[in-house]
Amino acid sequence: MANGSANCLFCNNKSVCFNELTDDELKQIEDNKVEILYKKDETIIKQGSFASNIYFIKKGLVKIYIENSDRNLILEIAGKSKMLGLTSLNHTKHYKFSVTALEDIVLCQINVEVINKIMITNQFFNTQVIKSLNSTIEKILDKLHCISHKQLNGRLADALICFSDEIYQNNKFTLNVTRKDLASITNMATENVVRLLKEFNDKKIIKVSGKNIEIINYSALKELSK
Amino acid sequence: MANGSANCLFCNNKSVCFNELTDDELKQIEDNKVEILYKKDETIIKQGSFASNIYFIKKGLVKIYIENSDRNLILEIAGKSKMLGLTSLNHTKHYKFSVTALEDIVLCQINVEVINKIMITNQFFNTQVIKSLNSTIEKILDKLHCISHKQLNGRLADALICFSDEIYQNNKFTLNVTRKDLASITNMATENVVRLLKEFNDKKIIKVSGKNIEIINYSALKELSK
DNA sequence: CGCGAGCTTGACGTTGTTCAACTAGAGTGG
DNA sequence: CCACTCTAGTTGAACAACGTCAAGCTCGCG
Repeated sequence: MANGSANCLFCNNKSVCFNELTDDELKQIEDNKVEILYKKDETIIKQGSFASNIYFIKKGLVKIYIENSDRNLILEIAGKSKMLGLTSLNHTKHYKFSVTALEDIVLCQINVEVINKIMITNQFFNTQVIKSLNSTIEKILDKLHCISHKQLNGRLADALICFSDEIYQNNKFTLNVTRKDLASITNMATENVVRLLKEFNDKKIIKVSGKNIEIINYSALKELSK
Repeated sequence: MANGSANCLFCNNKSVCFNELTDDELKQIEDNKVEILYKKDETIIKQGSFASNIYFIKKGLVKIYIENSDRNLILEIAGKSKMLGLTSLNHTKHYKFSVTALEDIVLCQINVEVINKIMITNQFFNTQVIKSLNSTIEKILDKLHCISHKQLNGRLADALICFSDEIYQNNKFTLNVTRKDLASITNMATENVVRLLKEFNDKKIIKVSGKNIEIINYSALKELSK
């Protein structure tokens, strides 16, 4: 299943970044990439290691997080079409975050030198990279705002809305993350995640059953998020 | 003092971004920029407004912050050589933050179209822009880490170290910001800033006298920052 | 069938915010 | 020049929010 010779030219999983590449540029990528399968819980990027590759997720969910001695902070749960590692372009030599598979993952690993090269030859690609960086900045700013201004229930509401709207795109979903992960996303104690989920459940805002969550009263969640 | 025809070619205040521009490219910038003087407390960028310009600070300190109904969050105190507005390149049409002058400011306002154009023609410039974006990401991540993992005294210690090491580059400085601003930097109540400054003062870690602050025991501050 | 990790619950203590009152200094107008 | 006002800064006490601790539960897996 995983192999390094999958043809980029006919890949229908391409990121919008790659849409306008010439056949020659796609060939360059193909020659400098491998497709890899990761199993659940495997580490894809380790914080602090040399940043020599860019990753493109073809299938599955990952968590992107900052490691810390006491506890981690999950920046984002990302899936299909996400590019990882752009934030190291031309800047730091080391990854500033870790990435772990939340389920079985298929991804393309591309050498950073090729990316740099194509950014020079292809203006559209270059623009897409900058867009991606700016979108990252916007996301982190939102997170910063959320964590610094909102209380526990608002933060958990935000997380649930994100799961429903963006990650699973369904008001009924089965979490790929533990309660502890939810705590790392919302920056609170695991116990508080449990208490609040129960509270939301009792108030008929959501329906919780283990990892299965259904959002019943979306507007109440939006209200909690303030 | 402020005028639009200052010559970019012979400007010795140039950001590293502009260092490798050709004479022709500098001429393009010159034709699409104005130099402006802002007085203390004037708004330079207003959150939500159209993002059609890039700003380059030639002189003076500004605060960059996210506005919020209840209270603001200061992202950075920036000064000479800082580029503002790059985070809107090719992405959002509106500024996601506000910028206000903390003292009298001289800056160059450059039309974003010229910046976009030069990013195509000059690879070095393009690389510098990406570096700048990535450095912004790193800064915000540090802030996120600080606010989410550290307690009040650690956060204030961080802020004081930043003022000493980066902003004023002197262990003795006169603050350009109010106590309330310090609170917006460290995400705490103004009262707590006052209490902690007093506590640090009593413990002979710093010496506070109104806006004048001297760092006496730097390593103790580093320790508090953990 | 038992072990262990993840989950759940309640009690309790700490941390940090809010409120209210007071002070000092800077600017304003008579 | 002196009241007056306004804002920034300061202080203490009460309170709420949140984290920690300890204990028990559940379920999957060997």
